[in-house]
Formats: sequence, structure tokens, C-alpha cells
Amino acid sequence: MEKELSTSLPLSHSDGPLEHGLHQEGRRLTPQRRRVLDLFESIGPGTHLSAEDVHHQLLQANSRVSLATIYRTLRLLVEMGFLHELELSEGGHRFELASNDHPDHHHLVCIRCGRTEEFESETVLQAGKIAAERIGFQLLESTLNVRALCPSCQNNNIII
Amino acid sequence: MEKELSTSLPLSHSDGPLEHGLHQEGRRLTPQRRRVLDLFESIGPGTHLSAEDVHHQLLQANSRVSLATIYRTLRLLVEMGFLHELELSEGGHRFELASNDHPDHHHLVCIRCGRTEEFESETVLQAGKIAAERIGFQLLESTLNVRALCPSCQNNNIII
DNA sequence: GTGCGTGCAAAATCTTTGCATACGC
DNA sequence: GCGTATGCAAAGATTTTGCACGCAC
Repeated sequence: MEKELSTSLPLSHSDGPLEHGLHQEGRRLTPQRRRVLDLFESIGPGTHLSAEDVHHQLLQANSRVSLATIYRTLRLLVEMGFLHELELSEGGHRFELASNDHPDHHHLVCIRCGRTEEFESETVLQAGKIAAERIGFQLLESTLNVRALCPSCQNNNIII
Repeated sequence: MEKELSTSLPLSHSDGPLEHGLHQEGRRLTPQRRRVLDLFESIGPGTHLSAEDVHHQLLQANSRVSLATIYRTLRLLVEMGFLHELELSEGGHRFELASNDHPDHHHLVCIRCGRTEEFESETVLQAGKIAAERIGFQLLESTLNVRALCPSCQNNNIII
């Protein structure tokens, strides 16, 4: 209620998409669920948080939410389409805000230092869609993970 | 689901690439390591096994290898390039045989029933490579994961 | 008031590690 | 024989679940 986003989203949370979606399914808008989604909205799309990250960030914002509830809420928000779940190889799953302004995107991950960069590619999206349709699958989302070496790790010729 | 292991492997194990690679690094070719790689070779590329799967399949082939050793061996074989590690959303990592005949490939995963299909796309590979080079990354491997609905799950209109 | 959601702790998974023993080289 | 690898069990890390209470509706 106090936090306003700079983009042209509906200003009031009282009838936002979260509440609306929850009520449609007989679910409830709790402060915990609001806080978790607010966190993702405040940092914007493109940032990957683990459940533990969300827990810590909320603690630092004086919003204590139990880890169990965070896990339950993250699963819920993914099912409702507010978040995307990522499976990079960082140990444990990560989540990020789903956004229309920020369509399916892809990741370059340095296998040595873990540095992660994002990019978008309509070509990749189309290729995935065509492959899906060829065998009758209906595409929902696609993610290209590129395992690579970043510039500085190319220079440090450390053998893994 | 389970494929019978060939009892007579035609390969000569005495001077294969595994032994050669291990000896270069001062490591040893143990029966356990041989058995794990043999398993992947006998089922061929394109099959995704978890550590637990490998454990079970070896047990059924009368080759008991401890789970701890399987985890250690899988990591080793990935580092040595004999296996690829996949991160689909099936809970836990999966591994498959690396093969020159079977280049980087991509996965269509049905988010409802878990059915997984593979495809290859030179277009995707190129797009990943170009994106990597644009920011100075050196591409090693790329995997496109497409989350989708398979035909039968499209027909069962169950709301998740 | 009804019943969904939360917090807590315990349990369930999945993976790694310490240490004594076994064995490839 | 030397030193790496294995097996076992215990520890870690991550995620889920049972239960009683609280709170959104």
C-alpha cells in the first residue's frame, strides 16, 4: 500500500492481479504473499533469487516470513505465472519476476566463476516453438542455457 | 523402461579413452568407474539418468557400487567430458553420455506429466554462439529447455 | 464463523565428507 | 609399498510436511 512502483502498474494493491488471481481460486491474499511478490517487483525482472535469498532480503526489510512459507509461496507464484523458475547449476532453484516487458530470455553462465549474463533471441524462441509444434507440444516457455567461459576466466588458464 | 545391459561388451577396455585420460591425471581406473561409464555407453546417448538411477541399474546388473562413489564418479566423468550434466526440472540433476555423433541437443519437457523429448537445432546453437561472442564469452555447450504441454496433457484440461 | 495459511520443528530428499580399509599402479 | 579410491555412516544442504493456532474472507 505504501510502496509505489515507478512503472505504469495499477497503483493500488487492493485490486491487483495477485489478489484477483488468488480470490478466483478461493485463496487468500496474506501479507506474506504480498511481501514476497513485492520484493520481486521492487528489484525488477532479471534478478535470480533463491528461496534463501528471499528469506534474507525480507529479514533485512524487517519482514520476517518463515522459510517454509517462502517455499510454499514461491511455488504458488510460479503456478500463478507471477514468477519464473530457473534451473541453472548454482545449487538450488532460483526465481525471477515474470514480465511482459521482459520476455523469455536466455542465460550465459561461466562454468568457472558462475558469472551469469542474460540475452534475448527471437530466433531461439522461434526455433523452440517450431520444434515443439512438430511433435504436437504446446510451447509455454523456453530457456537457453549456454555454458561458457567469461573473458577473465579465459585468461586465467587454470585447469579445473 | 529398463534396458537390458549387454553382457558382452565389444569394447576393449584395456586402453580406452577413460583409462588414458585417468592415467594422464594420476588417477586410477577402478571397476566402479568402468561400470558407471559402461552403463552410459550401453544405453547410448539421449538417456537421462540420475545418480539414484545409476545406482539401481548397476544393482540390477549385479554390480554394486555405493551411492557415494557414484556421485564422485559422475562428477569426475563430467569433468573429464565423458558425460553431460543436465538441469531439467525433474528434481535432482541428470546425466547422459557425451557423444560426437550426438551434438548439443535441446529438450522439450511437458510441465504436467514430465514427458521429455529431444531435438537438435543448428539455429539455436548459432544464436547462442553469437550472443556469447558479443560479450566476450567462449561458448562451451548450449541447451535449450522448452517447457511445454504434450498432446495428451493438452487434452486433459486439468487446471494446475 | 469457516477454513485457508502460517510458523515451527521434524522429516524427507539429495549430495558431500571424514575416516579406515582396499586396491590400482 | 605408495597414495588414490571405495564403502560406510554421519553430516550438510535444500525442500517438504504435520499440526496447532491465527487470520483473511
